[in-house]
Amino acid sequence: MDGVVRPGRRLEPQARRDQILAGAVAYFAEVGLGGTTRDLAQRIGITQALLYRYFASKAELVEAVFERVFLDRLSPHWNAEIADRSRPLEERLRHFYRQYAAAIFTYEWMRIFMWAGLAGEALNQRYLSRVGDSLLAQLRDEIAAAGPYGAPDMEAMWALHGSIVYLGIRRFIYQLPTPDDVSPVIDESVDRFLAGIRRPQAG
Amino acid sequence: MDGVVRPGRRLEPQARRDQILAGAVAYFAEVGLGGTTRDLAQRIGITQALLYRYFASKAELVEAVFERVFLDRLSPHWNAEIADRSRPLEERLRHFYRQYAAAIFTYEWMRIFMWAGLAGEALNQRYLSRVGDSLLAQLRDEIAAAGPYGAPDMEAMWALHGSIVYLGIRRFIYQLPTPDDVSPVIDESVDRFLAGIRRPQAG
DNA sequence: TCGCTTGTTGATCATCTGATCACCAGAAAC
DNA sequence: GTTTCTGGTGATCAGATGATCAACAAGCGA
Repeated sequence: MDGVVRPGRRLEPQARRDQILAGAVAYFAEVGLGGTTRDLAQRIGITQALLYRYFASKAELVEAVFERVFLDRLSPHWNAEIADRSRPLEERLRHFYRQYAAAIFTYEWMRIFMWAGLAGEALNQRYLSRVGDSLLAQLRDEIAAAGPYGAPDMEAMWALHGSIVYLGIRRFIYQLPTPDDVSPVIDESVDRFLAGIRRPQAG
Repeated sequence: MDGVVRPGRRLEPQARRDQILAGAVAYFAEVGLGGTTRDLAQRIGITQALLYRYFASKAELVEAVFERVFLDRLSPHWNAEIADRSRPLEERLRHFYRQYAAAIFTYEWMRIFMWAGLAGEALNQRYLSRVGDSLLAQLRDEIAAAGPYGAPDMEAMWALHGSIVYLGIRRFIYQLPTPDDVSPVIDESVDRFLAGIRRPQAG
């Protein structure tokens, strides 16, 4: 029992702030950004007033939640790994999407991202623009350069992306049963995609 | 100007109820089910109290919104069309997903479905279970029976489904730019999927 | 043990929100 | 024009919610 402390227990400001933020991420992921400060405080095991010693307003707390959830979600290594032509394209694609899924297939990320998207948060659009302009565009270029495949357009890349992300949506948003291990499913989606754009073996 | 009436204007109960329901669908799609009855009433151009002449509570209004949005979204004809083996499989698949997209790619449906999903509504799960158990399973069987394709498992079918639905998610949830005409994009996703599971031409 | 610092609390405020009700007024019937 | 029915309104209530603040007490230093 780590997060549970008896009432009145004094914590170092940094520790308390972290505790609140972690609790807020879990709470808002579950009930949405419209969740109340009282419910959140009760779940953490502190009084509602204490929240306001560490965050000036609920909006600021939500902002901190976004920052923690969105920050460093896209690994800077991915671009280099995608472009590493010493490895077969198929392996790079599979590897990327296994990594990507490992990064975003969490209850907190998936749901807060979706809540924020519905709320019209600009962060979502910026994040997805980066996914498209940087990662997917690069994947497309690597596929085109690999030889045996016809050059896919961006909509094809988004379709591949969607086929994989939708697995996380089914699991964490709609809470439907999905395979415990997503790796083979992801590999098969990637393989099917590549097979689907393979050039006919003429000449 | 149809929906705009001057204050105090009397409407037939059915017309007023329809007006409120239509307004509620549009309003809740935009701001979520947590939207207030006052804002909704103001948008419709009536007083908040009037809502309660037609709906006993906000929960009942939301229920009516669900009913209107969810009802008859899955056409009963689709199953027969999918199974109509007098037409080529490829054409049936393309046709189905063009129809399906036409049915669900609306601002109201996409967003209310997602709000409801995040809120844990059982309707979503029932709807998606039907999509999987009835439509996707049948599509899978038809593909397997068609001959030139390897039998896809249900995860493969969900991947195809996701690759197409994600287009609507990008447009209506994240409000990112997407092609105006989705038909060619859908056709290409279907074609790519089938090409991806085509048996090697041996013997 | 005492005193000080400051993390924490309970009470409270203003506002928002769902819901109710007495009363008003549009329009059809005569 | 008058009456009658009922759709519509403004006022209001109770509870919820974000935010504030004076007072309390945990824990450290002397």
